[in-house]
Amino acid sequence: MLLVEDNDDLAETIIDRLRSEGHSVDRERDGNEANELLRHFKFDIVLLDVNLPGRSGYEVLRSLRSRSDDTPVIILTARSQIDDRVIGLDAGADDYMIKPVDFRELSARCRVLARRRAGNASNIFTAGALIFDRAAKRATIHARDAQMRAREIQLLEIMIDNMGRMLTKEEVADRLYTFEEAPSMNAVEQLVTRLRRKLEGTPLVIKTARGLGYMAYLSDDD
Amino acid sequence: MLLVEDNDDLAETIIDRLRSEGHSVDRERDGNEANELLRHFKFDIVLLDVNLPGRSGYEVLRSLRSRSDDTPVIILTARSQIDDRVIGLDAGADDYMIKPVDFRELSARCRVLARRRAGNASNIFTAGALIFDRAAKRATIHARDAQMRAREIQLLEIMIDNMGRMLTKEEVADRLYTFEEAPSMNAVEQLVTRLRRKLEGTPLVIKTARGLGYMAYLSDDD
DNA sequence: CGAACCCTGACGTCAAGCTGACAGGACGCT
DNA sequence: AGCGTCCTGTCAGCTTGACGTCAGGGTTCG
Repeated sequence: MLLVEDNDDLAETIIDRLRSEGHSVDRERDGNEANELLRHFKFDIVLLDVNLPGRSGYEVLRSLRSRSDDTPVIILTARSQIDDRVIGLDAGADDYMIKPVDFRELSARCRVLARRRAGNASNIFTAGALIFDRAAKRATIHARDAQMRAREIQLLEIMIDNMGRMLTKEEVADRLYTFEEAPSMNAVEQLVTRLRRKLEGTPLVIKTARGLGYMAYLSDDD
Repeated sequence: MLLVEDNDDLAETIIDRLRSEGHSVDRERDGNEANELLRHFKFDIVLLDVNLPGRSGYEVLRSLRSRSDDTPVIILTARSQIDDRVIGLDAGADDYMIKPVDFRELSARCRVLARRRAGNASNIFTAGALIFDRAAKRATIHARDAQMRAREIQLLEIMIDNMGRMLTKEEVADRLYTFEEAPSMNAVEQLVTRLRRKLEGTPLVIKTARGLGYMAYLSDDD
């Protein structure tokens, strides 16, 4: 998630809260920076304050939508600017919240958006004999359940989401584990080994590049 | 990059992390030492803790800027010292991060800074058949993966960032290796050879000027 | 023509990564 | 609670490939 908010106290509180719910939250203060970040990184949800240094939340939002980026955006607006919500929704916001923020409401809305998004995005990934159903968290090979473990499913999803891109072991670990868990890098290697074994007979391959990381791609031969 | 941080645990974690992402990181514990180092050596990015033995990160930063050195600096500050942030930004920091540090955030910000510094709007470099994706650490030639090794990627990035500019072998080595590593200059030559081979059929050429160094440029003929 | 400089094929080294074995702990089922 | 099962992280030993070193030859100067 990305939080764009220039008030530090509020930002910290929200971040603490969301992190404690298991979200991974990035934060930006400045409208221009946020815009830049959004041009180069993908987030699941964006929480966007309206009043920002640099450029306003609306401008950031418009710019985002003009790139036909459909990342869910929740506008945060002060009570005094309540009419702005219309503008916000016009500009393509998915939801809005009035400050001071009720956290339970916030996390509820995040959940709704996350679910809606999960419903919209094509949930099924297919590659040769492999079928991966994100929603059901289930992988099928040659129409038989691949019997993947929770961690293997997680890794598979990560690799599919980043096909053709290099992921360092650390990036993978970040997505698999919380900060407190932080197991050894060997755990990732072990996991890759196990997943690879289950992916045999499938065009999906996880390649390792020494010193760089892992990359998933589709092999030509089948 | 230079990391100035007195907490050994945190420092090690950050260094491991950044190195594994292909950065070359030096580390300093003491404010005065750091200041000395910064007066004599140039870094691409400086990560600067505020609380330091010797002199504070704030003073180091002030001193740096007073020499009109515009090296990007990211301030690392503890949550309890959040007021330092304002001071730090006033003194010319380019960004700040609150400990404990989120690594994805850190590397994202480093990338943003590096990009801004290079005056490069995009993370993607294109030249004829060559496509280089900085974030993915991946080079593609004629739509096929160029199979570059970690070091080759590093060198390629360095040469692209400094296209049209002469780099001595020493400058290249400084960016590739830490002080402790410091291999022979021959390693650089060898690396250049290997990269050149992989860049064949590409307009990007690394020219050597005897006694001066290397320079990357785009050849006219295709 | 000599000397400094650079290129590059061959090679060895060493760390990164792989994997079989094991163990702790979570979870479910009485 | 007590017990068994299975998941998954750790460890250790091994394999492999990336990359630095070496040495011999080429190139460009004065």
